[in-house]
Amino acid sequence: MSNSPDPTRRSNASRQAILDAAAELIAEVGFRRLTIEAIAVRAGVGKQTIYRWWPSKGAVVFDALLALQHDADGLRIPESGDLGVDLRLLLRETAAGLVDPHLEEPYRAVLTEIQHDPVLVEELRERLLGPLLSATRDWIRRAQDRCQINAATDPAVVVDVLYGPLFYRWLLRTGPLDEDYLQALTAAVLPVITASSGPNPLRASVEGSPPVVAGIED
Amino acid sequence: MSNSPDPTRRSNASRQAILDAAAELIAEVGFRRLTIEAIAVRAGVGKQTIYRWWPSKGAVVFDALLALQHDADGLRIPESGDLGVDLRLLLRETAAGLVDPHLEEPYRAVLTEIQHDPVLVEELRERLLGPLLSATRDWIRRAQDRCQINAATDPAVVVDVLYGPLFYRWLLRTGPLDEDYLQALTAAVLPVITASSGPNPLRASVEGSPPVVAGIED
DNA sequence: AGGTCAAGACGGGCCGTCTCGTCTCGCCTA
DNA sequence: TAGGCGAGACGAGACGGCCCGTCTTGACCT
Repeated sequence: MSNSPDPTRRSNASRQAILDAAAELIAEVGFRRLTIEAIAVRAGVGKQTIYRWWPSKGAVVFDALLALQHDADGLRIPESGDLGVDLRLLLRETAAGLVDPHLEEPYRAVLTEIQHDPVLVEELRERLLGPLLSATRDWIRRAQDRCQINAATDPAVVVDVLYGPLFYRWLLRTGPLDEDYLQALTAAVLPVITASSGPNPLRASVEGSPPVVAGIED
Repeated sequence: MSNSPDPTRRSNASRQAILDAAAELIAEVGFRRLTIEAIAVRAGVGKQTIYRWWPSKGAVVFDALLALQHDADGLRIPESGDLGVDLRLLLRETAAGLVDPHLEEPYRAVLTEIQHDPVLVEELRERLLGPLLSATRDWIRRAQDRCQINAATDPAVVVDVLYGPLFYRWLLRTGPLDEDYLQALTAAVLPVITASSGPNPLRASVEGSPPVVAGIED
């Protein structure tokens, strides 16, 4: 009847071996041909140990992805004060993650899986997207306070305008995310978000006015 | 050694039955649980007839999607001359397709599959994305000719800025594509597009900022 | 003693291929 | 013009194989 296992007795060695094996295998054969059985064998682990702690193959890969990118860095948003410079750095850093040889496949796998797996959606929302997006929104709000971004625009919408084009091109595979593109994109997006001409309204004047379209809550 | 079947002898009735069955089943059980066998049974068709004409489950769904949306409409881009009105209509029509009960699942399935299936990428590029994007680029060029969109920006980049935020929100499931959002997005994006309105003090401070083309502003 | 562990057996579902007999064509000959 | 012939697509479904997710066993570790 004990439906949920006891986390305090969990073998950390097995957990790490599973994540490592998953990361290796997805790089070797891709997500489609990745199997739980292969992960278990590679990790020297019983299948049950995987099924005990993860609800799906996608969840394993998601944890493997988190471990990988946590090794790499930890989400820092540049803030020099020069919006053009900061924006270019932000987009470049984001794009770098999307095309990183170790990260690209897991990223695609996770974004693929959330299209059909509501549980994973919530996982992604809380542990990856949430922190990232709320940090980005804070960054945007500070730029709005400096009157560098139109204060009348909902930060959540600005986020979409910033990241959207990048992910669109990457997911639909309509073109490369090279330096030229990032340059052109920065130049195109900058005026969109830049505070429009004339005096900018103080943030106080719009505080709480734009009903934020329900999204990820921070 | 005859590797490829003869298209002239293909049964159109079977083809249509397969596409219909695929469309029905994906709506009933989703793409993950959709099987070739089930499609064959529902369509009253031998499995071999499916494998003979389609290379993968994703390809079947892609054709079913094309049939569905061809029934619905045929990509018309509004062009009243008023950029704000046209833009809002374009975004609204695009969003309508993404949330249409009959189309959403197939759309997600196809965009999911292209992450792992190079053959389907090419198929999508040629038969869905290609026509759509080239039509959009033409629309953008005409607006640039009317000095309504900054002529210095690559139309392909403008496409990304227009469609990107929409797809980003839809694929990452960070919020609904409701009327409020489309309104806010249009308001945020329009300024780019519009070749710069009056003087913007910030723009001078940004190195490499886009050359401003004097435009017609409302 | 109770719970996790590695190892692997187990039934089941779907894969992609194949085999079978039928049906529809286009072609050849009388 | 009629009739026979071969090629190939067709419906149906058998087949081996892979992987699924569960279950069993005995060792190990608190």
